[in-house]
Amino acid sequence: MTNTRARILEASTELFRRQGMSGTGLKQIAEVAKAPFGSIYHFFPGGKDDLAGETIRRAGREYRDLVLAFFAGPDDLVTNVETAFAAAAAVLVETDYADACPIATVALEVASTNEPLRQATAEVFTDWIEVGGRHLEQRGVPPEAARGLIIGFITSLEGAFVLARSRRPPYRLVGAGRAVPGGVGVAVGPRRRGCEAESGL
Amino acid sequence: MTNTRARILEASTELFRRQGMSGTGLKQIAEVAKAPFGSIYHFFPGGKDDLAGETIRRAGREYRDLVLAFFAGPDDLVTNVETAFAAAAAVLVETDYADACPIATVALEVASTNEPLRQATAEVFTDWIEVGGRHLEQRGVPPEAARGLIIGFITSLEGAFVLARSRRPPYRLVGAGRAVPGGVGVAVGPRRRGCEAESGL
DNA sequence: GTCTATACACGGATAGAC
DNA sequence: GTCTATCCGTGTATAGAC
Repeated sequence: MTNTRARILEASTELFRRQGMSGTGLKQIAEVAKAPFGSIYHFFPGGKDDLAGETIRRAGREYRDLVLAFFAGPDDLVTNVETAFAAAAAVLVETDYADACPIATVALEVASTNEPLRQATAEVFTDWIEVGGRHLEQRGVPPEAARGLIIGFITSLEGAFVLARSRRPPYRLVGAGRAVPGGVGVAVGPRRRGCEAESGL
Repeated sequence: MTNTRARILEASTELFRRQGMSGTGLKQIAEVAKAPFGSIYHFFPGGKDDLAGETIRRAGREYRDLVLAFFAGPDDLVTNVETAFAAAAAVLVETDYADACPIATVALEVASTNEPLRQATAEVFTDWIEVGGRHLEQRGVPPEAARGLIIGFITSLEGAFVLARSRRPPYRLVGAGRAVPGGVGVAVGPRRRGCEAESGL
């Protein structure tokens, strides 16, 4: 039997990702986590906001490692970026367009309503930019370009998730990755063209 | 005194945009709209979902017209796109990073939880793509390219909104527009470079 | 059509037995 | 540390006076 605290965080992560924070009740989290309701307040004395802060930070780290792992792939950078988008698209399809960015919905919900949690989401995005930028620099991209590219990558991914979760099949997620490898191509080497039509996603 | 129904829709639009749908109560909507609570059910017999559907469709049309108006500006397309991003950034700053896309938060909230409303958001995004694509075609962009460009434009805008509302000042919204006019430049004429540093936003 | 009062469920939070 | 019972506010929805 895994840790109760861990199960609670897994449940809140999954539910926040799919339903948002205000759309998810603590009772539902306890139910999904197969944990007694009181355990939530035992492990997260600050209540829902406490749990949400931890959820945002933990999910943010995990998703960063998951996505940035593609940047260390054996292929060239442009291919790596395309692979990352294709992988995100595959998860999306497998989960019926539910599992996209784990913090995006919450980030929009709290941006103007809950300052501590807004900061938590901001720290996650900033972390992605810093760590991702370092990855790109290690691949030979100049620092200033690396920062612009990783921001463009995250921007495209988040925007594509919004459209894809709403529109589903008509929208092709990989198409959104096109602008990013285009930019990578400019910074790193010759641009590859015609890479947007293949890939079933 | 304006129409009660109209005031209710204005209130729901503004509140959904800032807090999302599940974070907004009908009582709060009535309060902001300065309308009696019962009027909501008078004008929207289907309750919250009914009101939300109307809100999504109406806000979607208005925002489309607002944004696409920039595509008809007197300058070249690249400049027009940059101006659109700059205008969106200005509104964001003026409203303390609250007023971004009016349907994005709701779209993520309902994507996996409310199929009729998910479809309403999907229809809005599809409408933006179709109408926006036609605008670009009128400016001389070939049909296939126009579709890719307008999707890229919306994707970048939505992604930039997520990052900007969360991170605030550190993030420069106009930077996100770079990839889009880059693509426009490829499709339409010579690329302009070095356009990402100016503009205070 | 306008507005108030209220029903009923569910939200977050807490107390306290075990 | 686990689990149940319960408090109280708020949420959606409805009834019905005016």
